[in-house]
Amino acid sequence: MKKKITLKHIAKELDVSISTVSKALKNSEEIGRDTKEKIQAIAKLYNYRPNNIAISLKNKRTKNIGVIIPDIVHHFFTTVFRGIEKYANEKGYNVIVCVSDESFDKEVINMEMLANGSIDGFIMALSAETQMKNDFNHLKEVTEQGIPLVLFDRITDDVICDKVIINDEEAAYNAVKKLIESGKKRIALFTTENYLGVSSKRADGYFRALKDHKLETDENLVLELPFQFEKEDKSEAFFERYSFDAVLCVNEIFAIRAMRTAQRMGIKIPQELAIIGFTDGILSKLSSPSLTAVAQHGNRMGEIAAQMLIEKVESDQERESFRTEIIEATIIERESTIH
Amino acid sequence: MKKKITLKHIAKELDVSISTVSKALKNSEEIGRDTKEKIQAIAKLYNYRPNNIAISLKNKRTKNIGVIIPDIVHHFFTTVFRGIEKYANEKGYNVIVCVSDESFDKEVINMEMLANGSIDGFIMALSAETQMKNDFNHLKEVTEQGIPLVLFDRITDDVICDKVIINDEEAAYNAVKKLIESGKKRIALFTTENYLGVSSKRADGYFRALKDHKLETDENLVLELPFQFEKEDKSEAFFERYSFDAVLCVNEIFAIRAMRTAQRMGIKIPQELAIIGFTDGILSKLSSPSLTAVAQHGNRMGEIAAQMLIEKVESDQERESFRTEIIEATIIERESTIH
DNA sequence: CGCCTATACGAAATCGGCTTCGTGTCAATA
DNA sequence: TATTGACACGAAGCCGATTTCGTATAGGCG
Repeated sequence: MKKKITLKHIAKELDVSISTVSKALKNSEEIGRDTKEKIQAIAKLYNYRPNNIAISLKNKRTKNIGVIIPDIVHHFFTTVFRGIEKYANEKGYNVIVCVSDESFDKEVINMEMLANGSIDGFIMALSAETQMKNDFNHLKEVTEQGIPLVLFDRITDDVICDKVIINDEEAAYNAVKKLIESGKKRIALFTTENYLGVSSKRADGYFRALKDHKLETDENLVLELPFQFEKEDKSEAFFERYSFDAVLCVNEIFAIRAMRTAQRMGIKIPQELAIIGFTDGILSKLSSPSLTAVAQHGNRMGEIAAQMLIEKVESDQERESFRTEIIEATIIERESTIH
Repeated sequence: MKKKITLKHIAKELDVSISTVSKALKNSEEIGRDTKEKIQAIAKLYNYRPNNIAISLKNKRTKNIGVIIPDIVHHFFTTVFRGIEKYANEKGYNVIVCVSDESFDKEVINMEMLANGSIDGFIMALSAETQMKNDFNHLKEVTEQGIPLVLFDRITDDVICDKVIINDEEAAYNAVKKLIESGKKRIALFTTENYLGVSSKRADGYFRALKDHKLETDENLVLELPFQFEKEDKSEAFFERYSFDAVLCVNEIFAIRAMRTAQRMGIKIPQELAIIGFTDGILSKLSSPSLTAVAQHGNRMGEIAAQMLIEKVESDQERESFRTEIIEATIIERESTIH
């Protein structure tokens, strides 16, 4: 086993000092021509690479970014991560991922693990539990320590930092508008239990669109579904009890489940029921019929988040200015709506 | 902005030496009762945490694991990652993820970025390009440096290290057997272009099952599909040209695409065409009809990989013993097959 | 021949924490 | 009273690389 070699090894081998080796490898003018060449040759021979950890300690810069997300299996978060990783890598940064699993405690633990020097900054989306508890002290502590933080998608106004979101309210509005313009009159909303910021914004857009188009809003047409997969009893009963000709779903899974339930009950899509879901993932593309979806452009979101973070990390000036970048969601029309 | 405080700060504040502070915080017997209490109080007050980087440098242990996967958007890799992250986190390790994007060069660059002290060991699945080129020098260099490496799923015999795989050949065999037992006679195989180790093993199982059950093997019934999404011309033509009553797909996407094409052509599933796909992901669960799938148990795979790696990382003994763990794939029966 | 300066390199501090080895003080004991 | 030892703490080296500052040697010049 080849041991990892250090400046010290090279120095000893050539009987020069460590500083000379260090300078020679940086091609410093200070070092004589042939000494430099000898040192560089040996370094190459041994395939010398400086130790990242030592450099991190010296520079107080790790070139690592910490990403904390509620879930990695969800397509949206995956695409955001992809965007982050791509941009970060181009800039020479590595990405450390922690999954909070929608748990407040895990989120806190993960942040603490990383906040002690392991990373230069955080990119994160809040866990559901954190949003419920409304407790953001772990975030505040981190920002107070001067560690840059970028929140995306699941954000909060209580923490002052850079943010990236989509225009949820408007996107929902436009989706509903599109349904109305295609002739639909009774439009349902399938949403999560309401602590998630994004869901409530989407609901706002939904209601505003109905009002603007003089359609009555019926609280009965709003179905709150649990996070986890379950028997689809609840939604089946909902289909039986209420009549509606279109549905907006706050995520892809809900949309697919709505579609399956409708199909099982012999409802024709999109003629009898049009469906639009948030998140334009593989499910939407590959279901049959394929799903019209609100694309959140996770990749771009991730790239922008990474860009904002790295900008902050690399600027030594401490002017505290924060911005919120809003990404325009776009509707991808497919077979589940009439157009 | 609160500056990050160090042992030095505490030492100066209490007018003791750094070593005293260090020992006091570790509750060393060496330090007097009240000195200890004073130091611990101040440390708590300032919320002191030791700097991970400094500890890493000292211990030559980062408590970071490097994970390199070809793609994060694919469900299988996501679940493996989930398993790794979970186990690693429990053991106090962080996970640095790099995506090779199926590219040899990126894989090499990523490894080099991480191999200089940033991580204690690697877990990875080879990129398609690496498997094609059959060039594993970057892996060998890493293992020669004594950095533990665990390969999963996409492995190679050319590198000596720990490995985790599923019984691909057998799983394919069993899937085909199940199709045959349900009365199917002409079974097609949708596979990737053949450099990927796993695909060829699955093909082996497919052929062996046909032979064992005295069904003729028809090379025409094997369709090689490209990685990327494309117009589905190729498979549509395939459906028109050849007749078959079942298909085994080496991944989920191929299975869903096969199903969509069949549906568009009015073929009834599973009566006229039964489908089994590898990877039991969301697509399989939520398609309609739902897909019978070979579950690869990515989560367990990830957990086991992480366990093997951490075991190696933490054992100081250098007895070089490597093992290959085989995970039993299981078939999850759903609506796309008859049972 | 003596002085000055440029050249080429080395010593040492630093990053933050850990750890080994001293050492000064005080009390107990011979 | 002198010796021993326990106790409580400090000095310093180390991990690996960078960087500032200092200095020996050489040559050039008056």
